[in-house]
Amino acid sequence: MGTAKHRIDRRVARTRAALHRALISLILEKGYDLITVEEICHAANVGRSTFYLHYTGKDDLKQHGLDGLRRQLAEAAARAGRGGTFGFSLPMFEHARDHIDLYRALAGGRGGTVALGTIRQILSDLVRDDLAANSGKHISDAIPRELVVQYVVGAFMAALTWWLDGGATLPPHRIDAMFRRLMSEGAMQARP
Amino acid sequence: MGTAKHRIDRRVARTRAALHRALISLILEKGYDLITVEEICHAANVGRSTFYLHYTGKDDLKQHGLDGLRRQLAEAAARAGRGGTFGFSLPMFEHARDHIDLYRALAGGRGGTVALGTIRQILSDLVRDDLAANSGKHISDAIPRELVVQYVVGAFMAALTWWLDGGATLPPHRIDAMFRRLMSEGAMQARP
DNA sequence: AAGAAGCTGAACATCATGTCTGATAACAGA
DNA sequence: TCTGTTATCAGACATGATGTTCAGCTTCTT
Repeated sequence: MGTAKHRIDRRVARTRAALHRALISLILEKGYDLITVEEICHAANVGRSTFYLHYTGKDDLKQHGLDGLRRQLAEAAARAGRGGTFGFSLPMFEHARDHIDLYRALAGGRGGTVALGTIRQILSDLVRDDLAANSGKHISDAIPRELVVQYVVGAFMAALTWWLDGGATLPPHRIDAMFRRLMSEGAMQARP
Repeated sequence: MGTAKHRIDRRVARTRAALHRALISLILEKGYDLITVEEICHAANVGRSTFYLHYTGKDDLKQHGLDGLRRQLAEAAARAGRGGTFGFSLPMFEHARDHIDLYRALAGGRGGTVALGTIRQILSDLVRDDLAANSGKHISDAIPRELVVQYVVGAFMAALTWWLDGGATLPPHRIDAMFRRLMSEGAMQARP
């Protein structure tokens, strides 16, 4: 039952893709809040009435875009099984580098906090599983596991954002090495 | 020159206070984005035209509220000189406990990311100074100082948010102890 | 080639925004 | 307490974005 409807009409695919592209480009240009549906349609060369045939509004369009990102991240995460504890970080940095403008729109300075919540949630699930799998090897007394999860994800998001806002000039493996060093040695302890 | 204008008219003070209170209460109720100026005025029992005599719009009202928060945090930070490296954390947790509903509106689940940017910026300045003061005692090779700043602040904000969303039941000194332990020992290293 | 499905532009009602008015009420200072 | 000043108010108005509808046209699929 319910297999994917025979296929997706080319016109539909083109329209939706154009709208998503327009949204990302506009976010980079002026920030999410100031964007209007009319502007999105103009940038995408799509009739305004057509927009409402696909999405209920600006937020709905954004949400569908985030669902796509979620799928991508889930795949990247699946490929990230290896890498030991907190092995998620390197694949995430690499994924960000491969979709740099998307990330800069969603998590960078201009894009503001459009997608940070979504990314944070995905990563939280990832880290939570990671900690559960390697449970014996970590802090277990007094510090709730969920706090550790949030701590790790918060620190990672900060590192990711810093990297993106700096132009992502460092190669992924370098920023990842720094992040992992901070994670393992602590921020105040480590000395040359 | 330019001393504080003789005084602030009581009516002005009352109106502005009422508007700020209404905004916070509405944020907790339905989230910042869905709030309308008219709703704020109704909740505050203030004429809509009066609103525009004081603020240019919803964002302006929010911004002035954040300026107030900024002042409070600056004071708390000044009192936080003691406490060794990263001594900012305990005063911040205590300040959050003392203004719990404000924080839950600005940084908690329902309030979303309304003020996270502002708080993050204030803390970043604080931590940056802290690191500069104790420069010799910390990581200096290979890891840019600004990355450390963002890492620390990101981790702290995550801990703060987790604490708030959990109802802030733990006393400040307990959550602070956990945070500092994660900071000093690292999240993957520390074992019982 | 024909029918189905998507796209379009235009018109429309609705709502929030921001500005302005003249009248009323509350204030500060003497 | 009295007086001049200043804030507040309700209401009207123009504007711009939203979301819906429709009839006609274009582009897909088979």
